[in-house]
Amino acid sequence: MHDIKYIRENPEVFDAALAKRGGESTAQNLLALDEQIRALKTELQNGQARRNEASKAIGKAKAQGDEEAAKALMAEVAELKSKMPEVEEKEREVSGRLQDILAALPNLPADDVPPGENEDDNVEIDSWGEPRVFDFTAREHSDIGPALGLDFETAAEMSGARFAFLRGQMAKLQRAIGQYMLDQQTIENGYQECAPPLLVRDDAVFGVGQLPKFAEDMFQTTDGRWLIPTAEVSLTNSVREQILDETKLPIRLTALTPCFRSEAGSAGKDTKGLIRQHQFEKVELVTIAHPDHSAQEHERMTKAAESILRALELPYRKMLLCAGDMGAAARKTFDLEVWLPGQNTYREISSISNCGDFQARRMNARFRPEGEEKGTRFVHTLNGSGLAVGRTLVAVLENYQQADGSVIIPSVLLPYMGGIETLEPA
RNA sequence: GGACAGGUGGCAGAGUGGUCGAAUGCAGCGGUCUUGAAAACCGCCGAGGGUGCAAGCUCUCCGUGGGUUCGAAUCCCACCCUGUCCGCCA
Repeated sequence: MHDIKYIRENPEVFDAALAKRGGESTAQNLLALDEQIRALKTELQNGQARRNEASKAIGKAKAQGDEEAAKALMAEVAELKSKMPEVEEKEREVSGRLQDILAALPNLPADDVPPGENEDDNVEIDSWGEPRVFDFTAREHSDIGPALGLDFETAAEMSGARFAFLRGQMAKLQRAIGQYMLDQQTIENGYQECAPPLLVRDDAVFGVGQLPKFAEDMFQTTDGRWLIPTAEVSLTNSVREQILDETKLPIRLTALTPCFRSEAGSAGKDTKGLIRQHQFEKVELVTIAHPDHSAQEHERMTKAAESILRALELPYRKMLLCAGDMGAAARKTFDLEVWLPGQNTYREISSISNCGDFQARRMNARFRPEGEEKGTRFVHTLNGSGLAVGRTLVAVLENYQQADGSVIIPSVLLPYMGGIETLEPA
């Protein structure tokens, strides 16, 4: 959500920033509405001021027993009130229009975000690890998996496409990955473990910017709630409508939850394997930050996500997303892409975004600055995957596969595997 | 799902038709006192908006949305939420 005051003062900057993401120039439209609203407000408020004044006078006149003066004033108020509803209605209508437009606009990209339209314009800024050299042809996880307990047919029978049924050692490995990540993020990286709701209301989804524009990517329950597409929704909304003490910042939260996505628009993409599922697990990181420190929190959170890949010894590269490839709420995003030898390519496994005050405005999440500064300020919100569990499972299967179809368990996961050191094909 | 009780400022908690944006307490901020701190005392202290160079003036907000009234935190209706008890249930 954008600040109309900011647009009023920086219309060119606003348009230029939106243009970077492919948006059309719109500041003049918004400001025309804004001007109209303010004129209507002033008119309305003058009427209200006079009404209030007269009502007080009526009270006084009645107290003094001056019925005639009271009657005259009441007639004036009645006259005034016959005109006010029209102005009021008009003001509400135009304000609503402006709000709807503002609510649908994406965040402005940060200055250091490269221009560009799609993923081809993303910039690699770092990479880690050497892709392993295989002395056999590396297979995709969807080829290796079935013999190890990754069962797509059974899931399809009961749920349709884009679901998986994990059995035995495969299910255990997924759990091990999730547990390990959660332990890392809580014990090593200082995030507080949370177990949030998976079903949320409209307001919560609007708060992170997923509504009103992206309803078709989510599942909705019969009573109108939404299944979270990511724990970002639940964790970020934990501070909605609050005025926090500055000393509480930053608030670092993490949760291991299932995520549900309908992804109506992605038909035909990644139909094979675990890469794109309607249901998957993810360890999410969220930070509620002081505006002055969100950029450094962004770096810190990215490192927290990277620490998992390094511990698992999975090669990856770090991408700075171009303006056109970012999510609507983000002002700057890093993607971590893990090396998948079976597919011979890097695939996104984590996306870490600084949303600035974009979500905070929508949620009305503020803090009270220390000292003499008056009023409140909006917090900054950040979120990132730390990491997506399903895709990590894919990466482990493909990177640790052996010629005989078995998969070696990365050493950091061994404590979670109950003695299993390799997944053996059935 | 049923019955009852509630939703008021950062928190606690008064307020049942008119000087109420709202007592009081806590927290916070400024000051007096003190070598310093504590205590005590004094003062300030809700959010958002309009207008104005500014001082200021003014509007809206007491869960949300409607309604009654010259005037609503206070009365009426609907909805949402919380608590307690009952029922059901992992």
